[in-house]
Amino acid sequence: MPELPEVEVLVRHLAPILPGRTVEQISILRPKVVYPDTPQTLATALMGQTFRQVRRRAKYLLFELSGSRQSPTNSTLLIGHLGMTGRMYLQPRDQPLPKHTAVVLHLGTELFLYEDTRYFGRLNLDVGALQSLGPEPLEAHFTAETLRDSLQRSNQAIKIRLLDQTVVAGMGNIYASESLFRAGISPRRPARKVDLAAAGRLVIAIQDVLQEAIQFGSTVPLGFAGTGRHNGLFYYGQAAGAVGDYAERLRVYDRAGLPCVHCATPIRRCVQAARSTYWCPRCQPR
DNA sequence: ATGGCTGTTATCCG
DNA sequence: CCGGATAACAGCCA
Repeated sequence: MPELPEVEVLVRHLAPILPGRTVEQISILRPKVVYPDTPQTLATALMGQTFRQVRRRAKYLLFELSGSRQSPTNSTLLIGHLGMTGRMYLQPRDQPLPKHTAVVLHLGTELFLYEDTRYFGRLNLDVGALQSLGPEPLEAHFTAETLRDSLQRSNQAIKIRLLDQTVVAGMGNIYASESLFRAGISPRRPARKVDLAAAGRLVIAIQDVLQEAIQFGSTVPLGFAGTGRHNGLFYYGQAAGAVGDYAERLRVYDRAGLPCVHCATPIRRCVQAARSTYWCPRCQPR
């Protein structure tokens, strides 16, 4: 479920309920998800530690834990990434574990579960991945100038550049197409041809798209039941009580051949860097 | 039923 | 250095 908005919604869900809980036992069912840590080092680092804070950076979840006396010298940063299909949530201790459970943190009467059908995600202590992240798109330092500067020396298509986490931290495949549509920029335009004015429109479009997705996600009850495209929580969710259909909020993504919501021209699909891109050839000229 | 597709990213190769 | 291809894995869909 993971682009920046989905991670943000999850962080907001966990931030009020995780702090204060203490790790009493750890089960690592899929060792690859803790790489480059080993199950032993991760277990040793977390055992007896208490959750203090939950934050987000790009698509990463940051869990701060510390010993019972909350001394800063005794603190641990646990880092999570959901990959393509990861989920993290609390469940009662006596309920059966889902099929693709990767890690379980035992927290008294509840379990903190990391479940991931494709096992592309991570839960570990490796801060290395955070080092090369670019600007947070929803913060003030993400401006037309900074975006243009990071695009200026590349011949690559703008859509591909947007997926680079050093350019926009947290951007993903769906919202890259959506942002370009709202900014009226073709995904195939060479990055170096995005001038300051276009970069400015793109900054606004990115912020609007991400904020709206966060807002919508906040209205969806976090029920985590079901799998697949039509039951998944965030992308195509029709979760009980959800306000509206998520797919309706996407103006171009997965809409190949359907009429553009602005001009009725059929939406096109192409493949860039092995990822699907969707755009309106009329509203998004090169 | 087989092949193509999927929200991510690390790594390899030219 | 840059950019494209591939791999990691499981499931859904035509």
